[in-house]
Amino acid sequence: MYTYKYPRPSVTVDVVVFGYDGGRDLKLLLIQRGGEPFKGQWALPGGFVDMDEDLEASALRELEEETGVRDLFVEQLFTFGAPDRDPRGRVISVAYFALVNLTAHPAVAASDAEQAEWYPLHELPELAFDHARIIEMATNRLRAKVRYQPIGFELLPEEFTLAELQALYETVLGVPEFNKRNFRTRIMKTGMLEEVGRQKNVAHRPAVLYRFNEDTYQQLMEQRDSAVLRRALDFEI
Amino acid sequence: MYTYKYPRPSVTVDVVVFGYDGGRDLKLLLIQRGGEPFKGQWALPGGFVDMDEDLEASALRELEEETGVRDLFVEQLFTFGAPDRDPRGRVISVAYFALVNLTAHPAVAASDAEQAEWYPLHELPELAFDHARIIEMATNRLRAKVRYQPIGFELLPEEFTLAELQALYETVLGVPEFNKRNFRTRIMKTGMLEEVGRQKNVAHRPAVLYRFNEDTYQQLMEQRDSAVLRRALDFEI
DNA sequence: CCAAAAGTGTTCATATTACACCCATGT
DNA sequence: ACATGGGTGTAATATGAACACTTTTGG
Repeated sequence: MYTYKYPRPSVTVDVVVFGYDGGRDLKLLLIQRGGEPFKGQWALPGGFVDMDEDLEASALRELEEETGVRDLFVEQLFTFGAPDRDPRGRVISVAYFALVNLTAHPAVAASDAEQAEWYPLHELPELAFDHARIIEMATNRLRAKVRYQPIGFELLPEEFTLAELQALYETVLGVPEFNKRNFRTRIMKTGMLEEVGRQKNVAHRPAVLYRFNEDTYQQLMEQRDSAVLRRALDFEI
Repeated sequence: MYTYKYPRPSVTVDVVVFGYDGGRDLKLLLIQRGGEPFKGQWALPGGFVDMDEDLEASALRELEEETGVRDLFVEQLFTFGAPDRDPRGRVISVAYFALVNLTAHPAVAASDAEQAEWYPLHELPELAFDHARIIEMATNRLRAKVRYQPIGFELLPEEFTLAELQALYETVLGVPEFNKRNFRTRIMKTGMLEEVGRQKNVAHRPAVLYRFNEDTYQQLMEQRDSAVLRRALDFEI
């Protein structure tokens, strides 16, 4: 038992993990709750923060414990603290935002009584707590982010074609299709792509395979102010 | 006394308030701590979250209690939770980011033993806790924000000239001076400015005074995706 | 009529858009 | 040889940077 002079809230972390597998929809990693409240309902992976643990570490730990997913890009999203957001009492949740290439992280090892599953972003089940709101905010963040930071590195496999990269952008932004010629010109101008080979055994002209040049990529990520980058990613919608 | 089955962290809010008075530097609102730890040192206004109080409400309450400043634009910045960031034990702090027109909020009513003061952003004193880091992050946010959202509404007086608006942008971005002609063209293209009169009694051609058209402004703020806006504010540096 | 700051016209270079076309492969 | 994507060339238009100029006020 722990005793304090003033009342204290509980603090949890929740993680919104976006996965991409090349399709026309992003996927979201959800778990089915094994205990009350909201037992049996779907929710974001997450849990209580340990007392000697950094917040981000806590998010990564809970994610791995509940879903087996690890080694991925995360950043803090927002802290949700409405007094009535959890029926158990005052619970403040620090939400994280994560991106992962689904084909490289397909296995979803559920812990305990909980199930974990990838849901298409446009076919989500009813969600526990205020998790629908958290997901909404994460989706907005993703769409805003995609305009000033190249996100492909996290969502695509090592090697990919320009058509795949374009499909990713179209999927994230939810737009029909933009001009191939112009997409290519803009992306190539950033210098972040490196040619690594060609497709094999396809019934058409084989596409050039690219990988992200990590150095250039990191540089571009740091200097968000880079005009090159903004101009390259700032697609009309 | 309050007793819990598991240990819980304390949760605080801290507010980074940027003020602008037309000068060549932004100002930051700081308080001098009246109690331990860091007694006598300067810190961000803030304090413990009440159990039945929303986080943002808590930030606004603490700000007003400690500095008298109220009625201002705030948004959540980041949550700081390193286990050792506070010598009193585990304290997680939700930081807020605020903008205010200094000439309209000059009075700084200090509560209790605490002093409150506006410091030029480039002449800050030594700060308590990890507040220097919080301020650094807030400054980065401001500079990023200014590129996709018009921030003048919060920082300038009701009526202002284009030269004043330009000086604000130059101050926030910390650049020497950009081309007057082009600045004007870009800003006017957004349609968010409304002519309201002219300067009086100046020893030169009187400048047109503008105010923000609230409707257009709100619309632009919502649709951050607006190409008009991005192009208008995306200044080269 | 001068100083000071406001405000405008215009040129030139570059970027963006849009559309049509050619290319390489497996069957 | 043809279907299927992959991958260019390029003209018309829009945008942006730069610079010099005109305007309006008070003293």
